[in-house]
Amino acid sequence: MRYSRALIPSLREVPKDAVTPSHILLLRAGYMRMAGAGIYELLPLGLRVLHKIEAIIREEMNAAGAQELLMPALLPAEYFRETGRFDSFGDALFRLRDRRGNDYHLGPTHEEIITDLVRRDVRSYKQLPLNLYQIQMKFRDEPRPRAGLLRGREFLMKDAYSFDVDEDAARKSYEIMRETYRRIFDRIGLEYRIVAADSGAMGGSTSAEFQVLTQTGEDRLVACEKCDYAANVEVAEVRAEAIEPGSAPLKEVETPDKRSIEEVAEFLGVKPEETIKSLLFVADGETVMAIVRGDHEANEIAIARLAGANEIRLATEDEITEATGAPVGFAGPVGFKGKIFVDRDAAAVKDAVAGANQLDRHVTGVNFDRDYQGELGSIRFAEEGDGCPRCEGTLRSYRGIEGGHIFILGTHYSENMGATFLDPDGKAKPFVMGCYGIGVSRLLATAIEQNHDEDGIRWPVSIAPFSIVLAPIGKNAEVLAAAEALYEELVAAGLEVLYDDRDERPGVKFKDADLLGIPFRLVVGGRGLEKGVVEFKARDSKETEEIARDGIVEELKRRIENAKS
RNA sequence: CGGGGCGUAGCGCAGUUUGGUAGCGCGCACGGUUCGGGACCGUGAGGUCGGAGGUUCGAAUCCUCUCGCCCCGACCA
Repeated sequence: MRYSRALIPSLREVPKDAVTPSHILLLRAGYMRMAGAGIYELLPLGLRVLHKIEAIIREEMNAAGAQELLMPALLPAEYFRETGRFDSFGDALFRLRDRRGNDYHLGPTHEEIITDLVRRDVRSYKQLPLNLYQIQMKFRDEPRPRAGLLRGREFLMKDAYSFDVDEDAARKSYEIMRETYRRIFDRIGLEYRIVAADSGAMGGSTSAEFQVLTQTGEDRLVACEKCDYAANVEVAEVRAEAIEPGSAPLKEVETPDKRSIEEVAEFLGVKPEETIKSLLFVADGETVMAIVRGDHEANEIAIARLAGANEIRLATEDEITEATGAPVGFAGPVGFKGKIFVDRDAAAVKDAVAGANQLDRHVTGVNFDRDYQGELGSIRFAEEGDGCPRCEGTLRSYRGIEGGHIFILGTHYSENMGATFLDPDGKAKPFVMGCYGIGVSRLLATAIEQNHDEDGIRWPVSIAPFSIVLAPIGKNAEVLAAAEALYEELVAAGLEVLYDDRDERPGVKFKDADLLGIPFRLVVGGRGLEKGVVEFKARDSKETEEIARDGIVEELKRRIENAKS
């Protein structure tokens, strides 16, 4: 591609509305433009990268035996009505109506549509397993689109759906997808962790997120330094400490107007981790107490799970007073009448300090089992420095962006929609399904989050829009002719070259080359020409080197291949 | 949805407090000098000041309503 003919509207200044690195750089380097909140136009450069990512995904999905198809983006409401999601999806659904007054919506995901297709056209166990996927725009009216392509209202997604005869077979399909995803993320060149996550309302016991590690991610993760354990903090387990009773007697103490853990700990001269925090929640209408160690953060989702509750929220001040007989800040488990859920690490605190359920009073010498009882569980967020639940290692915390999510759906959709096949005995059975998503446009931005510096983007070679940027320096006719000839030769050899034939000063060309993030730069100049060499520089290196003009094509191909692995 | 911020030329901004009919830098076009890390000089094109209504002799500026965008939070198969 000749730069002089390309639409690459790079910006010298940072667009005001962009904050996140990928958002800033995609705009600045001329890869995309905004059309509305969470809606973007991909320019030629951006589309080239997207196509690279898609190609890798297609190759690996096809190699795994999945078949590509294309479902509609505009969907009649009847499909989502069948499973109740036309209503339950709520405001996130873009709804519309046709001229006859029928309801439609734009597809935010396609479980129902694919399930309908399969129930109509797949009838026998002999046709299974089946894995169908598409790469298509998804539409979700996000409550808050943000960070450019990282969370848009329209985004490109690869979604695959597997259909199997039973749970075992479904698990095999799931494992194949897990390995396929590993290859895809490896080939794109992303640093990621496969983490356990909350399956959400979709149900299904087995699920894993492919979290790309970044500074700016929306998700908080912990991963073990030693083994490959990794999890979203929402569901992360930690190595529990042994519970041994302490020996101090239970004793009430005055704590005038000391309510927070910090205040109480300071006042009594103890560390926050020597106290226990008593929080009151309303779980499915019942007021319950949750106990975590003073320095820990309670995890509502985990508490709800332990309590077996569908809905949970913090209790109001009035509810706290009613349940404990004391104002906020003095709740404690000793003598509490309702249900108590206790985090294992809180139970392990010997001779702890806790609220006394009386104004301006706490109790010391509190020990689990001896002084209070409750259901034990893991109900706090994991933190940096916690012990790994699987090995002797220590957990470290990260921020991540969810690039992919795989899970076994079971028969939720097939049963609700009556999607069945006949087994060898002629019996109708529901398909056991799995679904597997990759945020394709999100990955484009994620790759930048992980690969950039103060000068611009640093694309992994595998998804760079061009692998080489070729720039002649000066106006010398011989130099221009030599660069032109080299360009033709490289293109003929199948290399993807951005030829900077613009009548610009060297500094401008270099700055743009860095900003666009092309992995390799070739500079043709008068001096090198006489010596029969061309200047070579990698985007991620400060050094330039000279490589011989003769045999340059093979040399470049070799370097590009090396950089991919 | 709650809190905060912002809409003035393609991009970044000043001008708004104290009304007087719009300006700077970059970019763009043309001419000239330059040419290895975003050159310099000159000339020029380009703006319904987000929109509607109101106050006023006069509104980018004051008032009312409204639309849009960004950030934090809530939410997020």
